Amino acid sequence: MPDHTSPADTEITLPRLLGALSDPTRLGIVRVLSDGAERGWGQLCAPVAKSTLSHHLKMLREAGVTRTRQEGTRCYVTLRREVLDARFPGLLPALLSAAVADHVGEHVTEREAM
Amino acid sequence: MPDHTSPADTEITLPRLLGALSDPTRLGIVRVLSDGAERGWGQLCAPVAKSTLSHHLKMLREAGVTRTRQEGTRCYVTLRREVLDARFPGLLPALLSAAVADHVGEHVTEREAM
DNA sequence: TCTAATGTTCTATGTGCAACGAACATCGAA
DNA sequence: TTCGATGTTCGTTGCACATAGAACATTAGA
Repeated sequence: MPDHTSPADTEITLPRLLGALSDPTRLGIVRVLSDGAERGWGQLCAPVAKSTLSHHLKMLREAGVTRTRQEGTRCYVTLRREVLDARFPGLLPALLSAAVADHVGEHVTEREAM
Repeated sequence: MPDHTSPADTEITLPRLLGALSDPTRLGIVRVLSDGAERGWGQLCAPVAKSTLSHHLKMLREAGVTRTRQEGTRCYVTLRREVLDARFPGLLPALLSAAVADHVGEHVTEREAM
């Protein structure tokens, strides 16, 4: 039973957040999640080994960027938009716009759920 | 003759920028420089060894965050606000607000010039 | 109950970075 | 020219991370 706890809202620190988002693959994951909808682990399609993807999702979760929900053997990930917007107003939209404009994270795509 | 070249505007990448700003001391330096005015190297007062401060300024410079001008043996640093604002609209203001609200980088202060 | 699917964790490797002190290079001033 | 100030670079240390493969745990299904 893995510990999928996300930090409390006030425990999200700016340096940690920025560190989590300084990786292109993680920025790509955030881009996929940016519409607010939940995605299954398996829907996240990145050109890395699954152990590496698991690592990235852990980084994002522990930095407070995402929330992970477990259901059976499957995991579902969402962006913690409300929390991030409340704590760092304007930051996430600016980051997403910048990532899109700069083609950062485009190697992470979404696979259709089956 | 150290190479104080900053990257061309288009060579500034988002991941590198975020990596540069994921360190509290470097965020503090950016905060001090945030009014746009130039500061002398010696005016930047951070609780680290001078070799470490030099390292941080190099990171910021190579990520495209700052520009360093040399005059004799002295160096002067400025924030590249125009370039950053043009390339990543809204990002820098959001980051600065977040840093201020979160008390990140307050250990970096400004010493009076003599 | 056996099997396949789903993620996590473990182990290992290479890389990069924050930190320091010491040595160095450069330039201005005496 | 000698000295002091100013930063940079070098050598080192310790730690964190990106990456992969292999082993593992858990659960759904057959």
